[in-house]
Amino acid sequence: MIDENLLLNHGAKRVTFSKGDQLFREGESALNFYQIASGEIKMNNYNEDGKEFIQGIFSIGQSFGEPPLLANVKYPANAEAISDSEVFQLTKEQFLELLSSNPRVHLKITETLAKRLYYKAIMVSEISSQEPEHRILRIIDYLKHVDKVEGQFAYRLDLTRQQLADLTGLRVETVIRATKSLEKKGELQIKKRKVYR
Amino acid sequence: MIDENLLLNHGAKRVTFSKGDQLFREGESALNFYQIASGEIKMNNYNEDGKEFIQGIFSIGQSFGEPPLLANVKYPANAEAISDSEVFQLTKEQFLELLSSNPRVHLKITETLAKRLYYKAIMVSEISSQEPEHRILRIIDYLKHVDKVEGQFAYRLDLTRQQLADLTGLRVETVIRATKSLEKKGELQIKKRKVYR
DNA sequence: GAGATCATATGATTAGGATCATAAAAGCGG
DNA sequence: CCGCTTTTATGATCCTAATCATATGATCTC
Repeated sequence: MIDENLLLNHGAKRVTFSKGDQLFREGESALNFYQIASGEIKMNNYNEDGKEFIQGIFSIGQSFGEPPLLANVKYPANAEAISDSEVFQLTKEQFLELLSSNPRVHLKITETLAKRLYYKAIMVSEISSQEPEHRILRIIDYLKHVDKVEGQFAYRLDLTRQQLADLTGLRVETVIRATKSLEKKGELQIKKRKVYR
Repeated sequence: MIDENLLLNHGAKRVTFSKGDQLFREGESALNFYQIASGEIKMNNYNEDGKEFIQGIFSIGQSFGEPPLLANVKYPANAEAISDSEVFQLTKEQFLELLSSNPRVHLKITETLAKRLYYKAIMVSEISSQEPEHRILRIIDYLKHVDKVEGQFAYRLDLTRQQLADLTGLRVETVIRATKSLEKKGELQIKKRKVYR
């Protein structure tokens, strides 16, 4: 997370998006840096038969879409507002200028990328080879970890079964059955349809 | 890739590994930065029933294992020498010192992470939802792209079917059948058992 | 060149998640 | 509160990759 004033000093614009709006699409060139001021943004892909895969969900203070900006490649996914959102937007030039004049911030960004890479490394190995229950537990544990929640069943998962399915590459029905089975095994709790871990 | 002299000036050691040696293991703390002087290193996971998943294969000039170093987390995978290899090794402190005194190099590393993130984003979405043939084509295309090969069937894939399986999370038999089917469809060629794309 | 090891190949069977169908509960807008 | 949409739930069936078994073709070593 980059300090708001620093962003504004480097020419950041505040841009608002309504729920459902797309900020950019898969295959487009990366032109801007984004950091969320309010709301939630997801990055996702749709495969040929319309099935969604969610790469990640980002909320206040988090930035997203930097990799293509830094690596000079096209966006590998779409960005879509999950709720009405406001974001700080910098052009690529402004962003690179900010990085070069603030080594501290640059290192912070590098760390952020490193963390995301760590997460993706885990997800890709989990998704590739494990059973549904495994995948689901792992992603929940990751989200719990990100939200810095400690203690058994202290973390309330704020995702629908469908979103959980889209994050793990499974089907809703499979997620529903798997979460129930996990509850039976004591791995998680379901109260008022919400999953606790 | 960081200049060899720069690495040595910052106290890099040359360390040799024999084929099959492990440089580090999943779950260990990240202590060093590594860049390959010669040979090939793979990063992999083994799931509970021993099935391997290859996160990536790195060769001369490439670095690996930086994310945990920068993100202060444990290694998400093992590193193992595919062939006899020599690597430059820097301690974490030396590496961070190098970055802070060489913004150019720092930006280069950031770009490298960004590229890898891009690749993982593609792989995770592909693996999550696509059929075997899709997965295989995508990873071959990626490798071809990395090696900067252009032209139909100009790229010779230097992986065994088993390695291809471990990279995509499939089984050998499935990979064998899928590559044959892809050959029949004209998507790739198989000559002397080697895959060309 | 014989034997051993590794990689590719192929058929038969199984298993588990996807798919399809339908329903009921919860949340929401007017 | 009522109708409408979204989300969760559950059973039945299908399909395809995993699994198991076995064979053959390369490559390597002594």
